[in-house]
Amino acid sequence: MLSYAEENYLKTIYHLSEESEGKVSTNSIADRLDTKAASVTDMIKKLSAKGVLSYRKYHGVTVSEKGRIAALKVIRKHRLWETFLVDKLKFNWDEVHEVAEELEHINSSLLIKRLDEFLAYPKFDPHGDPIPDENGEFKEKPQVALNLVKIGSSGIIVSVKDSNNVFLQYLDKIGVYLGAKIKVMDQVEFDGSMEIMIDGKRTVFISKEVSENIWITD
Amino acid sequence: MLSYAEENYLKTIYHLSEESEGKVSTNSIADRLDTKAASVTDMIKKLSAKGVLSYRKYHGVTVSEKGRIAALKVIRKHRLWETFLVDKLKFNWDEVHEVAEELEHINSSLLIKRLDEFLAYPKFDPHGDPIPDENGEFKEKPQVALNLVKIGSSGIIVSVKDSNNVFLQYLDKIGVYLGAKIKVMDQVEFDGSMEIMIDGKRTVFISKEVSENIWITD
DNA sequence: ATATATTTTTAGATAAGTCTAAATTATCTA
DNA sequence: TAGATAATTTAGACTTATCTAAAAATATAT
Repeated sequence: MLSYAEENYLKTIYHLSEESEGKVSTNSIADRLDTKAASVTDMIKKLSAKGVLSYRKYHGVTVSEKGRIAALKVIRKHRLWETFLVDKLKFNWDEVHEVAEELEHINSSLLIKRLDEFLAYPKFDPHGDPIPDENGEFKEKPQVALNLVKIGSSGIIVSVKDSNNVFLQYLDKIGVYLGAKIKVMDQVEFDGSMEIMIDGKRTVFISKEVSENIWITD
Repeated sequence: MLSYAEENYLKTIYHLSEESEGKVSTNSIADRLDTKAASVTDMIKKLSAKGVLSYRKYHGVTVSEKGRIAALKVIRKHRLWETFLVDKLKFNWDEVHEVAEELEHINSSLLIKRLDEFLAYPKFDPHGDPIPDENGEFKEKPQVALNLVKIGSSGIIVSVKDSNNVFLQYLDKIGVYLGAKIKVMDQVEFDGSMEIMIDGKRTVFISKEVSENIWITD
């Protein structure tokens, strides 16, 4: 049984280990959780004692199989709740993250089973991230970041990789949404910014930073 | 801003003050929360410092107006979630209490506003208890405990006053549910037990303890 | 009305989670 | 590869919420 704080650490460490393929450093965890390295050291000791992380002093942590299962349970809950908020309660995609951060810690397997059923077993959340099933299994849609796409090619937006309110509100403003058809019109070599056409209707310029966070069908 | 634990204390103290009309003793709070009197003393000091209780040493506490508002917010959330679980997720009425105890502490006014809307502004929860509106206002249905009803009279069950699983499962078993028509057939003076007819179909014997917790239209 | 019983509070301890400051280890660079 | 810099850990302190045991106040009963 993991506490609220332990679940948050584990989930974050799992995400970091997916991003960076391997060991996760104390400081990267502290940065992501907006806490201090000393607190992280304390917590990773506890989590490795519980068998969800493996830890070698001064060399960061990796997530164990047991930890992966536990992390995916929390992520499953988070993404199901986000889907509920958008599909049933008419939240915008930029309004769901904070609330889902709280809801993900509610402990009831019946609740999650029934919620999943109520939502008709969704496979992706409102940002296009896959929702693990009760066994922690899921599949990503084949996808590629927009900044890696050649000029002239097009695809459908299948996910956005940053759930920050400001980013999502910006996407709303320029008319980018999951399912939109994107064609890359031009890319500036100097700064990596690009011009894209949305749904064949309108073109907008986006920075490299933005294009890295928009992923389209491969 | 109240913490999780503070919200639980305040809600419980509010319920106790409603039951007993007035001052609430340290021990009654400890009993209800399954904690120790010393812990309660600590907490009521904190809560009176925050202005939600008024406290005189050795003489128990009363809930202030500010406290009443805060308590009713938690109760509103609890009862809306219970309604959601039963109406949308097909929980039985004996399965909702524990989960709602967790969900009631989720902090998002948008969430509660939208949940209320989604449930079509319910006025009563699955046990017949009234759901306060966003201003903390609500009205009880005119109702009376079954044990106080005269032999021969009848009414509709409008609420059950105990949310304990075992009690609710017992009611299921004998066919008692909110909205059922009850006629009091007989009452035994010796122990207060009674024979009731349910929906004009079937009669059952119930103890005084049970009849005190079933309330019908006045 | 006084002794006894009950209730409540205080004092001091514990656990979880966090912090700052200092010490230690690892990594980078010249 | 040695010294400087960066990352990490340790030590000690704080807060919240809890507990036990003892002290103090209130209530009860003869």
